[in-house]
Amino acid sequence: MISERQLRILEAIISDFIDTAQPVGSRTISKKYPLGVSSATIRNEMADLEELGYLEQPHTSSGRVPSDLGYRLYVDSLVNIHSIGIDEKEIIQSMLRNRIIEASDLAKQAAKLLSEFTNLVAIVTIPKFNKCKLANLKLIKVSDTRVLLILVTDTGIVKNIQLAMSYTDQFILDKVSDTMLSFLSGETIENIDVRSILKLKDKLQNLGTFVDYLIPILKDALKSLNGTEQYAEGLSHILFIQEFADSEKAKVIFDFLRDAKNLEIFLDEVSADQLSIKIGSEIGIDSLDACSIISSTYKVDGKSDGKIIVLGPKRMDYGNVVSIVNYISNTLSDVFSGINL
Amino acid sequence: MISERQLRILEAIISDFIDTAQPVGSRTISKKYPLGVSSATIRNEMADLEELGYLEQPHTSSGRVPSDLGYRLYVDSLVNIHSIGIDEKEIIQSMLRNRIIEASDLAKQAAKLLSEFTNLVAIVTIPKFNKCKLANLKLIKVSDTRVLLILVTDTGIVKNIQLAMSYTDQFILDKVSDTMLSFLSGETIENIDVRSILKLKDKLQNLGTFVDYLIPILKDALKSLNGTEQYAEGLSHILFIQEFADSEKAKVIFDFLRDAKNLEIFLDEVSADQLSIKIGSEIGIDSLDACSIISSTYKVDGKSDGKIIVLGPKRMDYGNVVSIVNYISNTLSDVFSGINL
DNA sequence: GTTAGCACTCATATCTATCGAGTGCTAATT
DNA sequence: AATTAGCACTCGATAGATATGAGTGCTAAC
Repeated sequence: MISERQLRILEAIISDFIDTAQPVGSRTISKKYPLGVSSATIRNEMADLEELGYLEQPHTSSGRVPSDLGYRLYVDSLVNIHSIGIDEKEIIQSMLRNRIIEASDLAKQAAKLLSEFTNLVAIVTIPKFNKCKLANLKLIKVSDTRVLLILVTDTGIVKNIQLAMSYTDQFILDKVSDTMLSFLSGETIENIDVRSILKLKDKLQNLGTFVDYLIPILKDALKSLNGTEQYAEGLSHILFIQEFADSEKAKVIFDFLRDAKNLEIFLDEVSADQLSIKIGSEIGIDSLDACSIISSTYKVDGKSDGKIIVLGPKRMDYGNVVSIVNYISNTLSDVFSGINL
Repeated sequence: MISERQLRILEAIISDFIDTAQPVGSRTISKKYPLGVSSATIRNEMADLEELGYLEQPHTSSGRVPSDLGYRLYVDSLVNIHSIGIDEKEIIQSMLRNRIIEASDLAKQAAKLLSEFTNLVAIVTIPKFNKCKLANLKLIKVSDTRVLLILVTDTGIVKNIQLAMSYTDQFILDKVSDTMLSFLSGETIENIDVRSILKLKDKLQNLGTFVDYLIPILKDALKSLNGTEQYAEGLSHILFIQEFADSEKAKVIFDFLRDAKNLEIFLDEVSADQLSIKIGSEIGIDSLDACSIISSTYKVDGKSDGKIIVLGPKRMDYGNVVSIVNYISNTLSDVFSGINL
């Protein structure tokens, strides 16, 4: 078992390492932190902490560096998660509320904020749109061959879908969209299946051929709502992180994040817990062994959910990042759920 | 004056340097390129080319490197601009046509294509929307406090603008937007000023108070169409360019490109010619001394214009990049002008 | 005008010596 | 029994010293 003193020494070592990025020695600790013991004592404790697996030594005769296990202990019991400042809160609120209504813009903006506040890489996904309830709907003629389908959820999120149609007349489109809205309003989008679209035909018997033409197109369009969209911001921050200054290391991470397929696996991997922290090897992806991930999920009306991920070096300010992730996650939940004050 | 042989030697040197990124020596040239003269002769010519300012020597006793002037000569008279392949053309066509209709998505997609085909950084701006003619218009209720104004140009470009309104009823919104469309259709968007909006009041006298309320909101919204939007893609390519492998150099460029203000100056700086190539110091921006810029403008119906920029190391495949920029620029012109086949 | 030959230059790579931060262990101290 | 002072030892980092070799400029011969 680990003693109280060992715990305090471990905390000091990790804090110092997070500050300096240098392996920390016993003398540094005894001088910088008021533990009331000499460097020799600390040296002995450090040897024990290494044996317990909390510390590592890059090579004999250098200082110690936290192991993944060490970080884990630090994160679980030592880090204190203060709430973020009032200023930050105000900026986040003003950037995410009352400005944006298109779901993808909202996710993008959230990712941008996350990456700016943490100076790390941020990824935000959009909750699957099809669990939301339909509140408004319009078909808009864009050209002779194209129509825009605009869906609005009861939570005030807008989604644009393009339809390719060779038969477009705004007057008819208005009629069709009004009718559709009249019996689809309030329905969740995933429930808008072919059967419910077929009702269109009953209601608009005088437009039979047009409706026949429209139905398969609508079917396709609704299918496209099933994909998960993800937005990454702040990739370039990787460059500015000491750990990855050697551009070879940065490349490995870039290459990983660039491949959307990787990202998808990665997003599934990231647990669905309210908030999760994964450190180095815990992520289970070789190219990210030098990284930590802080992720959270946000809910829309308690149902469908989107994901928020911050990726950075293991040596990050966990307390700060966690508080930012939490705050943005909650704000997104509110915004997507339509709670606007 | 420069001799024919010097020209051929210069061409060989620059080609080789573009391939290898290494200062090239006289022996390399005499062996790799069938010029029919010995290394000693080439050595003499190289000394002359250096005196003329076309080559530079990083240090005595290393090979030669092209100077900005050398690149300029190369670009002006040596590089051959082949057209891009049929496959590339097909991809570009399929990605830019019949899929996207929102102006910003289009620009984003174009920038993505550019950066993928060139492996360089690409920036695309949207032509000022306000020179286009209005073809369709809708006001859509999104929530109790928000309305979406959707504008469609005669060229099939869509623009969403959000309005904050505390008085929203879809029935009234429909009436207002129909009326607006009836007398604004065909008008260029910059001509839709307050005066023309005021006509609304005449036509919708029974909705007087609502129109009074709406007018200042619309005014603000239309003002927001004046800004130039720009989309950059492929920033991370900087990392993979040998010249900037030293991450300090990459940072300088990143920092420059990250600042939107810089980018604006930069976009103005970039000439309005059909196609322009600027090499190193010709750009006139210290942080980009090691870069070249290939830029082009595309027109919408011959009037308002957007910009396309590719930024990379001076040592780039000019012929290839120019052909890609040209092709995407022309395609964008067509798409924004509504020529869809 | 061209080329072979050679001395010279200088960035890069390799080796060596030194330095010093930090350790582990032992013996003295509390 | 726990703590600490002291000291020999380790090993990466840094600085010089030396070697390498690609490439040049110049001269003299062809």
